[in-house]
Amino acid sequence: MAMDKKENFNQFYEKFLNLAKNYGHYDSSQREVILRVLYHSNAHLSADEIACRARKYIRISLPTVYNTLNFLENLGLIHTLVLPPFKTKTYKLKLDYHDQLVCIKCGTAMPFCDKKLREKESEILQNYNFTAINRTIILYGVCFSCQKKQR
Amino acid sequence: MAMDKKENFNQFYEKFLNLAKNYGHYDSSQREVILRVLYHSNAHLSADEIACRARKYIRISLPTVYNTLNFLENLGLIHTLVLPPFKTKTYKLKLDYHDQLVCIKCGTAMPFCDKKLREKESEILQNYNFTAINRTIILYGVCFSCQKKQR
DNA sequence: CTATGTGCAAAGGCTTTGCAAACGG
DNA sequence: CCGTTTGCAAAGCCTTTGCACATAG
Repeated sequence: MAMDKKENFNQFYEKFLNLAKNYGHYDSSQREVILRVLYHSNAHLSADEIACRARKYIRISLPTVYNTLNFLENLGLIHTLVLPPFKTKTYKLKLDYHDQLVCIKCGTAMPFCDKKLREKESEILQNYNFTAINRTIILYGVCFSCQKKQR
Repeated sequence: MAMDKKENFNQFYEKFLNLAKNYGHYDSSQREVILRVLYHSNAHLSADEIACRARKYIRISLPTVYNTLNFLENLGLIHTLVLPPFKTKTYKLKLDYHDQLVCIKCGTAMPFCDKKLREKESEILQNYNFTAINRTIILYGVCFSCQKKQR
C-alpha cells in the first residue's frame, strides 16, 4: 500500500479498504473516523487522544479504538511509539517511508532522509543477520521550540 | 559520574555512594543488590527481572525495586527503554551508550555500537536544531532465528 | 444468514501510593 | 532520634477480554 502524503483522505481510505478487505475487514463509521483522525495528525497520538478527536464526529468507546489500532498494527500500517514518561503507547499512520526525527516533548515528527545513515543501517542489520522490514529510522531528541519553552 | 566499564563493581558502588549521599540517600542492602544486578547486565532489564535476579541474594519487594529505579532515574544514572510489545519499561545503567537492534517478532534486543552511525546521528540532530536527550539509536528488523521460523 | 464490529463491564498487568515497622547515620 | 527505606496491601492507569447486541456483506 504505497501512500503518498499529498493524496487526500478519500483516496487513502479507498486504498485502505482494498487492502483491508483481504483480512476480513468490515467497514464501520468508527474505523473510518479513526483513520481520518490518524490521517490528519502529524504527531503520534495516544488511544485516548484518538478517541477524543473521533468523538467530535461519532460516539466511540475506548475498546473500539484499541481494537482498530491493533487491527491496523497487524496490517503494518501503524507506527507505534512509547515516549517519556513511558505510560502510554502512541500511534501514527505510516503514510510514507521517510525516516523521522521525533521530539520527545511535543511528539512532533520531522521526516528526513539521509542516504549515508541508511547505508550504515543496512550494514549493521546485515552484520547481525537481521532482515530489515518496513524500514524506518527514528531518532529522538528535543525540538527547537520545546528547547525554548524549557528555559 | 564517569563510569568506565572496566572498573569493578566496588569501585563503581563507591562512586555511586558519593554521588547519592548528596541526594539524601541512605544505604541499604536492597539498593546495593539492585545496583549490582544492573551493573552486571548488558541488556535492558524489567523491574520484574531485576527483582528475580536480586532475590538470589536477598529478600526484596517489587515496590522497592521501582522505588530504587526511580531514584536512580532521577539521578540520571539509568537509561529507560520500552520495546515491543510495549508492555514494560526496561532499565539499564548508563555505563556506556549502547544502541540496540530490536527484533520486532520476538523482542530480542541486541546491543551494538557503531561510531560512524553515532556521528551521523549527531549531524542530523544538529541540522534540525534538535537537542539529543537520552541518546539511543534503535534499529528494527527480524532476527535470524525468527527468519528461520517464518519459513 | 454469517462473520465482524461495537459498547459495556470487568479483568489483567505494570507501576505507584499509603502506612506502619525497620533501619541508617 | 530523625529521616529514609522497606514490605504489604491497595489503588491507579492503560489495555485487553467476554459477551450480548448491532451491523456489514
